[in-house]
Amino acid sequence: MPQKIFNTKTRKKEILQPVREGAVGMYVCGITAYDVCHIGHARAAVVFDVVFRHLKARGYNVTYVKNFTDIDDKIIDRANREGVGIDQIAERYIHLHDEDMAALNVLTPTITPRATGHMEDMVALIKTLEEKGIAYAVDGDVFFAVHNFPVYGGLSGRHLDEMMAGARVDVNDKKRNPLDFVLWKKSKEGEPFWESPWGKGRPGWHIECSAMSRRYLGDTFDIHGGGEDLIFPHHENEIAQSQAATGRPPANYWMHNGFVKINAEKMSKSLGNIFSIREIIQQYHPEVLRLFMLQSHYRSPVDYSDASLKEARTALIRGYTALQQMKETREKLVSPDQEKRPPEPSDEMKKLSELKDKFDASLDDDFNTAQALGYVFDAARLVNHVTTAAKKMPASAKQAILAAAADLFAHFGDVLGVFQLDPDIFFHTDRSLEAAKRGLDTARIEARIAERQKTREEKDWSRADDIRRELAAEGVILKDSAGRTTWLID
RNA sequence: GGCGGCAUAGCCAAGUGGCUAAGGCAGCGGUCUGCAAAACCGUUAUUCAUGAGUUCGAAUCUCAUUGCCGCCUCCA
Repeated sequence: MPQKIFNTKTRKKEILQPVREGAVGMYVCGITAYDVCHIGHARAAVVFDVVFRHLKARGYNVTYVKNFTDIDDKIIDRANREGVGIDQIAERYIHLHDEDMAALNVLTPTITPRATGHMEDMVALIKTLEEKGIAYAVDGDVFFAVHNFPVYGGLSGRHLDEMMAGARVDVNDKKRNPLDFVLWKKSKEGEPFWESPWGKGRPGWHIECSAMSRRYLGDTFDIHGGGEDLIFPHHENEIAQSQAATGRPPANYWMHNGFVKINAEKMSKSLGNIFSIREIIQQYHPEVLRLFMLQSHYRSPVDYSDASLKEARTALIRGYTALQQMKETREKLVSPDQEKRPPEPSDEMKKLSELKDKFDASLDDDFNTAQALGYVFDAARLVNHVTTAAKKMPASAKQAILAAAADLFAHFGDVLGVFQLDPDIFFHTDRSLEAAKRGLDTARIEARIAERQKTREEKDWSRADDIRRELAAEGVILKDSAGRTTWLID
């Protein structure tokens, strides 16, 4: 099945036809390094991480470029407030970003360029635009003249005359037209600057992406992505700059992820409802956040709330419970010669193979992770059925099915970036986080469980039940199985 | 004002012209269990905001109505 992508430019799903057969060039707008990453950044990162992973799994040679904006007014402000250089601010928040991404199991893109490392490319691009008469310099600033680029507005579906009518009064009287945007900004006294043909200054916001995507992916590449808020003006302006300079559209497919809302409200600084990735992963395992994102289609808005994360946690526990059962059952069944034998055909084997195909097909269809997860949970049910319910099934058949299921879950994990941990490690982390939230001492709980284990061996059920009730009052749920007791909070 | 999006069970959420409307959470009945928990089996929307239309056939297409939301200024 061919890969389909919803293209913002045409507002339709289209079949991916890469510029170069078998390869995909993808550019995604990254962060401006002036603050810690919030869950909106997490969503964009996770969405395009899955795009990257799935295309790779489908055999494409993917070059994924995600930039860091390390020169910007907000960075300068912060540096001034703290009395440090902009490079220190950028370095700090890029480092924290990398930590957050690693926690979320987001793969590092192929190339992660920084704006300040590409000044010459930007200056050259602006010069080209100036030479072509599309950009004009005024007293150290350089502007892009939107009227000289006839298809301006093509991505966002806006028309120049309509925008003119609604344009807000611009205080910058250097511009010939209020919609013209800055390519190069003259630096004020004390601000960081780079030398240029127009004097000391710094690049405008949009030009870095035009310069860096072209440097690493060429004049026209395949996929350009980012949050939906970037459609206008950022991506519109990027297209204008690139296409005016090279004569070719920079990207063939434009992908935009939807917003994260907080309790049905827009996340914004003024509402004070911004959640950082690092504060959330102190509350929940990072995979909870990841699963939460993937349960909705990437273009729909998602509504973040504690209740929705709790639900995602419960779903994640369901998956890991199946994986843990699978692991334990396989350990018990272990017989190397059996593993080597070709698996006998069975309904379950057939079902697993179908689930893999359906899973992959869901992602082929515009990266429908929500639908794909449905098949993951179908697979979990099948695993649970084999490990705990199918008492009459011969061990050899179970072994073959579980080996195939383990391979399938490895594939799911590779593509979605969840369910890749050892279940025991996942549950350990989950328990620690939940215990910390409630101020519970895990060592004390473990000790009480050990005491209870003795009473169980003595078949003193009433004392065993007393301890269970005592722990249950704190939210600790015990699961007795042959030989050992595991536990979970909530 | 301009542009765009969304409305599917108690909740979250796929499905966008034709098999029984995925999956998760919650609920109910049963199996398993010393009892539980988990798991499994079964069950929970004759129906997809409302009204009209197109079609042999629509949750899916068209029009209208209602409600919610985003962008148009920095923003993932």
